Amino acid sequence: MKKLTEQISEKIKSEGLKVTPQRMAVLKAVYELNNHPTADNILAYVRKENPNVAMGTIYKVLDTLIENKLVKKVTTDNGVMRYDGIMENHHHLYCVECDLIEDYNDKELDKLLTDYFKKKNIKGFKLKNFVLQINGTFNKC
Amino acid sequence: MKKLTEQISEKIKSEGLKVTPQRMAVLKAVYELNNHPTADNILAYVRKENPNVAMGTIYKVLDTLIENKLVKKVTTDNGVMRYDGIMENHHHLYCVECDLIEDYNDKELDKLLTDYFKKKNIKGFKLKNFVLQINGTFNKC
DNA sequence: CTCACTGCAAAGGTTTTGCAGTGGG
DNA sequence: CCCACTGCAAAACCTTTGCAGTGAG
Repeated sequence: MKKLTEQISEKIKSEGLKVTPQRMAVLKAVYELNNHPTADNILAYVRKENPNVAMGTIYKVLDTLIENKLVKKVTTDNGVMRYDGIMENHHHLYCVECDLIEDYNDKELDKLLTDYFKKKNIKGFKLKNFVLQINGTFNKC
Repeated sequence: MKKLTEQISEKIKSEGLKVTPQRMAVLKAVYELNNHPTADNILAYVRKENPNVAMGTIYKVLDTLIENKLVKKVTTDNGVMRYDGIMENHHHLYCVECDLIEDYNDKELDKLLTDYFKKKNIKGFKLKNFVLQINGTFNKC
């Protein structure tokens, strides 16, 4: 079992990107803060080990990671962007009360939707992927 | 068949809101610009007939309309908020290329998902509603 | 007269950009 | 030595807020 940092550097390298401490740190932050952090959350996390990283750098690094499909953007109703390191298609539970986003995975649901779109062709539209936004409240709220 | 302006003023009144020219104009804009306009789009549209409306007013009016369930927010990947005047639950086709959002309605899909959630209880979570974000490209892009 | 609503301008927060500096290859 | 990457600061952008003014009831 490889260490996380090693896995991370391999992922970055595998996209043909230069492995830098900032990229390592940002991707590590996205993985470890695994609750769909904001850019600000990531900055704070990264600075714990690397105090002189700039906000601009976080955004630039996130952009390159997104371009290279190592990270995804997640939008929320309040307009603040959040980031997700899980690239497999999955759905999200949004808490209306506390802004928490939790992953939701269910094979049955995926099959249901995939089958639906397989037989249903949306005219004039080429489907790429879909995400179900499931809104509600967590009991703990 | 009633005129649109009349319908609009009735909707506003039915929520117990004072009917003002700005509210009329904003709600009319959302309905007529029916492609999920941004606040800016709405401002431009409203100003064609009502040149001295301020951006701040647009946002304030939108907020009250949202609170009173006459309008919904729609988020996009680029972080700019868009607004939707169709309150019935429905899904959205997002164009990755051109930022166009189109409504997508399908009874079968709704039934599929409603049935799914009826039998599947997500533990620790109280479901309110769900929206399917369907990403892809329109052929015209 | 009162109170909610508006217009304006300023502030706030998030994200982007420009540029000089730097460090690895 | 070069070039991509970084840090910093300023700018751009969208949205919210404060306040004085206004107008309908």
